[in-house]
Amino acid sequence: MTLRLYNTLTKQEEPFAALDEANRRVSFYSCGPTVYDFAHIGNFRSFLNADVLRRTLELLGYEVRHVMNITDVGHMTDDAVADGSGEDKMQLAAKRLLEDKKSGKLPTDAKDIDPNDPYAVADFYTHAFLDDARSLGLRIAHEVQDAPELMPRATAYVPAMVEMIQTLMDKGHAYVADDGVVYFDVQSFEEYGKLSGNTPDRIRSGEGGRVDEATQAIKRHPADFMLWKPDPTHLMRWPSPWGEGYPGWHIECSVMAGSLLGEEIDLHSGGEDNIFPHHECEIAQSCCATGKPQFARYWFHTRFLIVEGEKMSKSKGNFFTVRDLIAKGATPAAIRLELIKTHYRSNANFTFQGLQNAQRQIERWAKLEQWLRMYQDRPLPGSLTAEGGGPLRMALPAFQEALKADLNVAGAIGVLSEAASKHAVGGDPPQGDGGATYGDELEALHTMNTVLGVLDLQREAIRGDDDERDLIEAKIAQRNAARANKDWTAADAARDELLEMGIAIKDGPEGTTWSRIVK
RNA sequence: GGCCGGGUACCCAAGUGGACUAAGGGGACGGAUUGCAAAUCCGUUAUUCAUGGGUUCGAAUCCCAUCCCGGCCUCCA
Repeated sequence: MTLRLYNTLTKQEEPFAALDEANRRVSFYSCGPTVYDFAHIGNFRSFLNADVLRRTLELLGYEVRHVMNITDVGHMTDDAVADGSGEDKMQLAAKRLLEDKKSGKLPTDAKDIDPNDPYAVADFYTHAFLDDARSLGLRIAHEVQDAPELMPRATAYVPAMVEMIQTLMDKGHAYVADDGVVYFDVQSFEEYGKLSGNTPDRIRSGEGGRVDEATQAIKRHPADFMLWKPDPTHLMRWPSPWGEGYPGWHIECSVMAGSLLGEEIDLHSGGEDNIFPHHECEIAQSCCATGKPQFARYWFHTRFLIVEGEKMSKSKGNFFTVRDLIAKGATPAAIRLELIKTHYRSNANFTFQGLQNAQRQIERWAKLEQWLRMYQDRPLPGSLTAEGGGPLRMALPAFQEALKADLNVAGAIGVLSEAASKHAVGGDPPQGDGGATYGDELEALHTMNTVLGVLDLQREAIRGDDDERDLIEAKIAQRNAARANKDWTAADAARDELLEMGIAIKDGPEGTTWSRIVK
């Protein structure tokens, strides 16, 4: 069976076949982050799902060329009004950075950036994003170190955007309106609305006072969207035949996907909010510019993340970035698992309980991994093997089948857990004389991990600074001294104090170890 | 108003016509272990799948209706 994926374009699950199926090569474009703030866990759920898809394709033997853009163009905070009002987002970010700088909230590595330089601001958040992405195991973020073209910055493609806009003008799909802005003419593209269901007719009928009337009067159709905005006052601006200004919000992806992956690509991913208008507009621009009937063949959209049952919002205090969670003691591996374990087409509920569950799950797998490695040369007993393989080895096909069924990660995790539970981890394992070894089991575990991607991530919470570490060690020593004297009251008091600090301890055969708990 | 996705145990979450008297994880409970804990190991924990109809030999799975939740239609992953 081949991979089956839900395609937003057709609104149904379809068997996946690459354009270049003969060479098993896949082109994949993911809408990446806007870099005027730290990305939050909702953003990362979308990026991580794209990563899981990519890893699944690789497990199935595809070679994936994955491109993820970095949106570093300022744009406006108010998109509804295309007349240029609203604040430049990069300007806003600069302001915020400046304030954070004053209040000392900024990380030390950001102390000397110039908030008035939009490129520096974008650069700062780009690096922050890449750090987070790498800590969460996004393959693309590692790959980009040797192949920078895989994560293109929008600002580097402005001339190509101008070129595409010119092509659209030449072909009669775009026009310059009375306000000097270049708009895409949605009525010139029959398929407009196919992805989102928002056809020009429906958009017109649903207009109802939501759009600025002055702008609407200028456009041929309310759904016509901006391609180029002449604006000599904009922070980031470039020359163009329509005056100095900046590009529209959708054109960058059409251009970068086209230049780096080709006019027709296999996969395109993003968050569900990208479906309209962003991806709808991309399709229109790309198809009209290239003249090809298709742009991306499969559209993959991740639904929104909610936090503790509520919509994520800054006012509710449930708005988290990766660094927020790490500061609270969460590990990157746990964050990754918590964000990928719910099916991408369901709203996922991020909870701290879930984060802890994920943490424990990973610890158990890590323990299994260590134990299998320790006995890797030992043959498995017949009681554990079927058709020559151990439980994990035999679970591999079911693991793959789960992923092939529209990326059923939770199902795949279930398969892994069930197989893992067949091993009595920790003790001296039973041994047989069969051909399969514990090392083969280890290999199977690693194969599954190529998709889950958690065993190779940081599994321990940040240890804190030296002072804190010394204090923790001192408390533990204090407690162990009390225990030696059978002074249980004092021992328990020390343990409670540590707990208060967010430190949990475990007494093992090799002494006492500690770890940070997520609060 | 239009268009999507969803409602499965205390929580998270698979399963989408027969092997379901419904995976897996967490929690809770009982046991082993421990000074007591934590961690670990063993066991128990949904005759039931939002509700009401229908189709079928057979439904959590298909159809209809109702209720509820989330998203998009406006910047957002």
